[in-house]
Amino acid sequence: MGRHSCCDKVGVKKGPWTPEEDRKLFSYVHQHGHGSWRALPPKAGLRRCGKSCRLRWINYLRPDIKRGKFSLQEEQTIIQLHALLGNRWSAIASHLPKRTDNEIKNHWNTQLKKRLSKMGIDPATHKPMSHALIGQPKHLSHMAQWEIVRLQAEARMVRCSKLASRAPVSNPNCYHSLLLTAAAAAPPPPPCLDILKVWKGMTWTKPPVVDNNDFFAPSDHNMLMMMTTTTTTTDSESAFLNCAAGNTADGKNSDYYGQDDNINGILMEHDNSSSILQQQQLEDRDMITDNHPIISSNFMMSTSQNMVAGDLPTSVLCAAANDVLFFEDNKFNYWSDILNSPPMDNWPVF
DNA sequence: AACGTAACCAACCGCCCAGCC
DNA sequence: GGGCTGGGCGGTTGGTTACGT
Repeated sequence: MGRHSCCDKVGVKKGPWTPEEDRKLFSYVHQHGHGSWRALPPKAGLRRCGKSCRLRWINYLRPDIKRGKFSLQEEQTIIQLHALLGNRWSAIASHLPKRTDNEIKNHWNTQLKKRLSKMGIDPATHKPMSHALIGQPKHLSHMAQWEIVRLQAEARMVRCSKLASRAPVSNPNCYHSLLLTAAAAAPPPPPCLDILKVWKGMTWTKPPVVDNNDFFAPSDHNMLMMMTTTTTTTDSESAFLNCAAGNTADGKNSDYYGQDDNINGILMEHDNSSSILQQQQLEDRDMITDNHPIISSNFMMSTSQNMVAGDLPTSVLCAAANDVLFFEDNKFNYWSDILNSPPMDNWPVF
């Protein structure tokens, strides 16, 4: 009832964080843990409210944050999970290792939402808008055409990985069949009730409505080459490593920290002994996911399978089941369309 | 080169909820 | 049981950068 924000106090600083503030916060949390966020600022020598400190730590300073461009697999996961969970960014973020809910939310609002809209898909419902352009590719914008082609290729990757996970037989139509075999050889995830599992197991019945002749049609290989050129992430996207190296994809942040050797020093000296096992697991995962897009797709799915079941309320699972019914009935679901698109044999070479 | 616009993203705001007293 | 508090979350804002004219 008219409660004042914790940041309303006189003398509490707002606005962008300075490198010095970052350094103070990082060293304090690193040494003592955050404890009570409200009590932290005076102890750490900061004139910030606890909430601001918490946010800064969670969204920026935390050691296990990955920054830089989102990979195809990450974008796909976001879209899929958003279709099921809506704007529950923290829930979505829990399935994307090293990504914060804020970053995912920003990425959705600035990029993914627009892409879906351009394709005539309502980003809120993930269903075609009434004025959808799907099925009328001649009238689609250039960008929309590219986006559809990109998603189709992406979907083929998923489809290939699904096939590989069912039977460890190389599929000559898929890129990097050896990787698929490797993916299939990986230990299966433990059985669980999972919306993504439901998603994966959906029976797609809708034939493609897209007139392939109207589209650019690069080969899978070339498409993948193009996509990896434009959206691939690297092993060195950890914010801290990048800050130290000054070579992040996010030039702004790199420059920012590059101005403060103290920060870089702290980052490099960061003793991760307390979380070394977890860190190693994350790095091992990156070794796989960043280098092998198809394995990555499988990995993300199986990772999600391991993580989702425990924290989803029944209502969400019910909603997921309803979504399944919708997908089964709806002839114009965009993922269905994409996943069912036949391989194009007239892809131009770039 | 200067200006205007778009895109991006860090940070804030306010609400909600669980836990504590 | 009810009020208070801390923490978490989603929505929004505003500053900065990139791009176009």
